[in-house]
Amino acid sequence: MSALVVRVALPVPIPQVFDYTAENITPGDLGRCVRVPFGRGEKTGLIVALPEDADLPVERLKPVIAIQREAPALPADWLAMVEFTARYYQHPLGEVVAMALPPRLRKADAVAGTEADPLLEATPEGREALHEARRDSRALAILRRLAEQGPRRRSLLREEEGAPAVADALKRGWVAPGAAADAALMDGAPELTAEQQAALEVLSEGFGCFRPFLLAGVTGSGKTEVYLRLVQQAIAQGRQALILVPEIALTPQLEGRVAGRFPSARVVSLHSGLAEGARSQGFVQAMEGRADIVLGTRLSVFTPLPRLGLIVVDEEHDASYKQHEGVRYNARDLAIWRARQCAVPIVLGSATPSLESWHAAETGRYRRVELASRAVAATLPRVRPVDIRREKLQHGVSEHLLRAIGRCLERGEQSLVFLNRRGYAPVLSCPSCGWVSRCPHCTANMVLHLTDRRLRCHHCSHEATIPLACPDCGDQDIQPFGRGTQRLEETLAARFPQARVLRIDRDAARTRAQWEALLDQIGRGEADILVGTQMMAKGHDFPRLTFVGVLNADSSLFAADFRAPERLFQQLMQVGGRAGRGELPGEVMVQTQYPDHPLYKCLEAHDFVRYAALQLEERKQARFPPFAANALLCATAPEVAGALAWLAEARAAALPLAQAFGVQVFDAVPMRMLRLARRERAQLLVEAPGRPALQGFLGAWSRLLWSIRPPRDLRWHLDVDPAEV
DNA sequence: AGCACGCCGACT
DNA sequence: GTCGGCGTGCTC
Repeated sequence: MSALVVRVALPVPIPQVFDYTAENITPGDLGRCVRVPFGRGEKTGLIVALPEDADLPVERLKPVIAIQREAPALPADWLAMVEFTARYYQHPLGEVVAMALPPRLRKADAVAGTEADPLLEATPEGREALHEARRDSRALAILRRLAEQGPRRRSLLREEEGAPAVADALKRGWVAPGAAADAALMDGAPELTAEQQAALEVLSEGFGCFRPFLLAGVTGSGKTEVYLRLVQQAIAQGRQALILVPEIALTPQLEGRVAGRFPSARVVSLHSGLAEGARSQGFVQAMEGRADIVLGTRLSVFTPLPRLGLIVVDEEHDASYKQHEGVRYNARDLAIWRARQCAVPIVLGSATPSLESWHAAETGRYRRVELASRAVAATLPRVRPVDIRREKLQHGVSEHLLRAIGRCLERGEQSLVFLNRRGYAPVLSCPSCGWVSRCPHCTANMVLHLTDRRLRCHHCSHEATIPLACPDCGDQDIQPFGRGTQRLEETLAARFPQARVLRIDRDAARTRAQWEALLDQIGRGEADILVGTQMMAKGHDFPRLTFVGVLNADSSLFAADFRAPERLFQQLMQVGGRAGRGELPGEVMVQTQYPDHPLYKCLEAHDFVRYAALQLEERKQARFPPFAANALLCATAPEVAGALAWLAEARAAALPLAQAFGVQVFDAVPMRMLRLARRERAQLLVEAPGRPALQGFLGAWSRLLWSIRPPRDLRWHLDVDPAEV
């Protein structure tokens, strides 16, 4: 019996791992959770290495308290992935592990609570009952479904028929767990179009090796159908498929579609709305190879998958793949790393790919596969800018747009007016003294919300009552300025009193249930005019929606962030894609002061390729990504001076390194939105010719950064490949 | 991040 | 005389 060394990653914000001694260690303990003494107390960490020698003299090591051997150990490839993430994003390993691992998994009860999802089939008694029953019941409906559609997973059946009915059928002995079935079995798959078929053939050549594909398919071209066929092929080979989707309520729709399509497959769905227990359970099922498909938002890129055979990243351009706090990882980029690590194909799908991915396809690093025609409707919507310099606006809406909505109403079809700004008005202001409703904690205005009669800061959630008179001069004539979705809703309701106007924004769809209820309402045709924010832009099909109007698009056109136009173009393409997805043709109008701007010209022509080329040329000239790699060092303090002073020190430490790695370290500057939640912020940009140079530099620099003693009240972090600069 | 130790102001 | 302020330093 010998004492050995284990290296443990602990959830502490220090870029270090800690060595302990332990008895009877086997190689199988690598990747296990472990309870250790730490400082005065105890902590739970993960064994990330079994080194020959400790960094410290062995006599200074403490022994571990207990190793969690009940739960399965995290596999080596998973450890390699979190280690890569920690290194690439310059974040302490223990914190990356703590983020990637469901909290329950660290305790023993998680594994015990793991429940299987049996494949249910009708028993002989059940089949008999189906023939002899006199009165219909929910349990009989289950039997009919099983008779018609074959065995299915309990979770799917619960979804379709309700959990009580399933429990009833099980209790009566009418259904029972059946023999193993082919998980790749597909139910209700539509015929593929010739184009989809061709795409599928190209993509399936990738199986068994690392092959990145960019599936560029216009909205409505049926990308999802292609993913599902690929997933089927992966499952048929006995492999697992990982499908990443953006962080939106898109999941329930796709979740239902996937589960319904593969009634025998074990589908695990992971998203932020999930309870801790369910998340742990899904994680363990995937890790033990008992799940065939994992479908989830960015965090699920960290799901261990021993039989991984395929990764799909849907809407790969979507900004929600990038985490904006804590470990600032990009799940799309990590997915690519993982695909290479596991030697599996990865399909990045989008109608409007990110310029990074598009460039990778242009230069041959990714293989591009196109779906150019719509699978459902024959034509793309007609898009045109409405020149608001030449038009009288009524409460911000042009007569052109209003008439189009009117025509839509007459035809009994739905229209959507898109305005990316919630609330009634973005600011309340006093015309006589110039007072504006500023947030006391942020460099931002408090937004007027009339529905609940509050002023609210959209950045820090600070709330206040609406003053009756100007707090500065007492003038009672304070006015809302500008327009948000609530005011637009009011305007449209006044103009079209006969129409049912429905607002869909984060205020109206606060919970998942509210959001789904709204979607149902729209689907049932219980709304004529929809008023929505960017929530509405994303992948939902409304067959009766034929007109989309866009307000206030210009604000992103000349924004300081170089990615703003890219996002605007993507958003407008997406929102335009909402129009006319059924049998009915669609129309899109964009209100603008710059109808001749190339962005709108490309949009009119549905020409993503030309827009991408224009943008990439601009990025090349300006040395922006993908022609450079960036990182931001951000600091916050009660006063901006403190943040700037620390950043200046950090910059001084960087300069000798910068030269060696060929990177440029710019001066520290206060952030555009200086104050956020009572703290002032500043940042410093690092620009490198490429990722290797950036990584080399950051590795050396961050060691120095940790050694600069920051003042007590200062916090800093590095953001590698930031979404906004 | 916690949680100690460590030296200087207003209190039972 | 001590309770407690948060500055500095460490955690295998």
